[in-house]
Amino acid sequence: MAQRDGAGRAPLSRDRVLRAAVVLADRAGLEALSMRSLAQELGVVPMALYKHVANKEQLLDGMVDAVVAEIEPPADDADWRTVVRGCVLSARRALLRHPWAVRVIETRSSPTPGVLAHLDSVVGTFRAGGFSVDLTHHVMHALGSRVWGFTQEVFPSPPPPDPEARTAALRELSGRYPHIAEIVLRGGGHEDASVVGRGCDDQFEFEFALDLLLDGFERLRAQGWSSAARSAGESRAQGA
Amino acid sequence: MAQRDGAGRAPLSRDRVLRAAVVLADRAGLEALSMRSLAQELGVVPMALYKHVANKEQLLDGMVDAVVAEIEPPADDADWRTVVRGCVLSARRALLRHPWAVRVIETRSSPTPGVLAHLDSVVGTFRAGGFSVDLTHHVMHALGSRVWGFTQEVFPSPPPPDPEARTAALRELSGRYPHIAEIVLRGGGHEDASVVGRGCDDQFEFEFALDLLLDGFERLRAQGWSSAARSAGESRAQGA
DNA sequence: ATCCCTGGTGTACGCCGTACACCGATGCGC
DNA sequence: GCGCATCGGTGTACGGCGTACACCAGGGAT
Repeated sequence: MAQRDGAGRAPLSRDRVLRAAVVLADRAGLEALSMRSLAQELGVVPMALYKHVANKEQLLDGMVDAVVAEIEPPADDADWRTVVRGCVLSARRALLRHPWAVRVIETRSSPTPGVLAHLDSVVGTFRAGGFSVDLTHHVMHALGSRVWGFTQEVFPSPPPPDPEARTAALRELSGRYPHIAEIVLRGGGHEDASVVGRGCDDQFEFEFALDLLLDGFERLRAQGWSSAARSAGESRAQGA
Repeated sequence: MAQRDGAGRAPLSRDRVLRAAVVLADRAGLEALSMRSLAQELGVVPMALYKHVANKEQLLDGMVDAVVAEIEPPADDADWRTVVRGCVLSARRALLRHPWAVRVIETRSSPTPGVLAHLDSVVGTFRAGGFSVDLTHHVMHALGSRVWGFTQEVFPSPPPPDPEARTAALRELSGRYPHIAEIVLRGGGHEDASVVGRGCDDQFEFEFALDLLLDGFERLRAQGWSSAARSAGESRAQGA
């Protein structure tokens, strides 16, 4: 805005563009974020942005990763429950700071690298806490089928049909996100997983989470739970 | 498409517009649904639609309610758990038939009447099953913080500041959705609810659901749960 | 016969994302 | 020092969007 017009403007960069986009969405809302408004914000002509992001979708991808990067990494020195709880609440705080983010995340057709990295670290925490690959898998779905808003599928819907391309994709996956790969490649679990990386039984995952909650509800009901005590699990006490 | 052009076209109506919109979104995807494409589908000029829906947002509202209307009403003759389970799974089936619907629901700024009616009937089931108003409230949040995608706030964010308008809104609410009203007006619960209908402590609701899940996870882990058995809760057995 | 009301039409505006041609500066091989 | 490619910003233009607004055909009430 107040910068000298003409030559004196700081040079654009993918990073500057992304940051400005996040700020603009925070301030004016997602619907006010257009390539044109963002360009104006940066004192630049709309088409200039396309030298730094391929298109608006990629801009949104970048914004998601910028938000996800704000999630504090797990502190590895506590039990799994404390660590996971901290991770989830940190994610929640990040998403509350950028209320547009969950909507954007949910419209991504496949998860961004930042999201994958975050999920991977949570998976790693469960594994280190003594969860089997199998249970970790379902538990991630239970958290994801909507406590978070993200999870769903790691592969952009179906994995590549070409077997060569698939093994390449898998190798890449296990290099970058070892814990996620472990789940994708799990030996046991769904006995019908004839094809490796075939995705999973969505209906099962949904009912798994649902029944977990229903079990919890019944327990609370049976013991006459009341929020006055402000303690959610029978054995948990939480501050605030 | 194939209908006689000119006079012989069946007359439009809000219902026909909504139905055509749902069909078009099912077939071509949400991003292919525009007022123009929908009008073409109906063999009509775009502006004709505006005689039946106020604008595109209201069109989307109507589509949501059309989908929600497909959810089977609870069968009242079973225990709460069976009924709720049936409701949620029926909702899920409806949403799977119309994959665009959850995205649309999540962009509504306040819940549509159909959504409210559905929630109200689920709340009623919990209440009839012996859940306190208080516990029902939290339990709905736990289900809603994201097992479903909807819930959040009943009032369009803050209730009207004018006290007269607010009591009118509340009277309307308890007439139409008595069970929801009961929760909004609950006496106990959050002791800081100095203003009636003030909304609720979102952070508390989130942690409530989170800890419920974490408790469940821990139980499963401790007992060496494996999906081979295909039974999610310790005490539940479910078909297929 | 008149009038108005309902519902479909036509035109037009301002926004959007972005393809494409262009152009000034910068840096590099000669 | 010079030609030239490369990179980052520009300007114009196109097709699509939602929708405001003026218009009009036909039918029912008066």
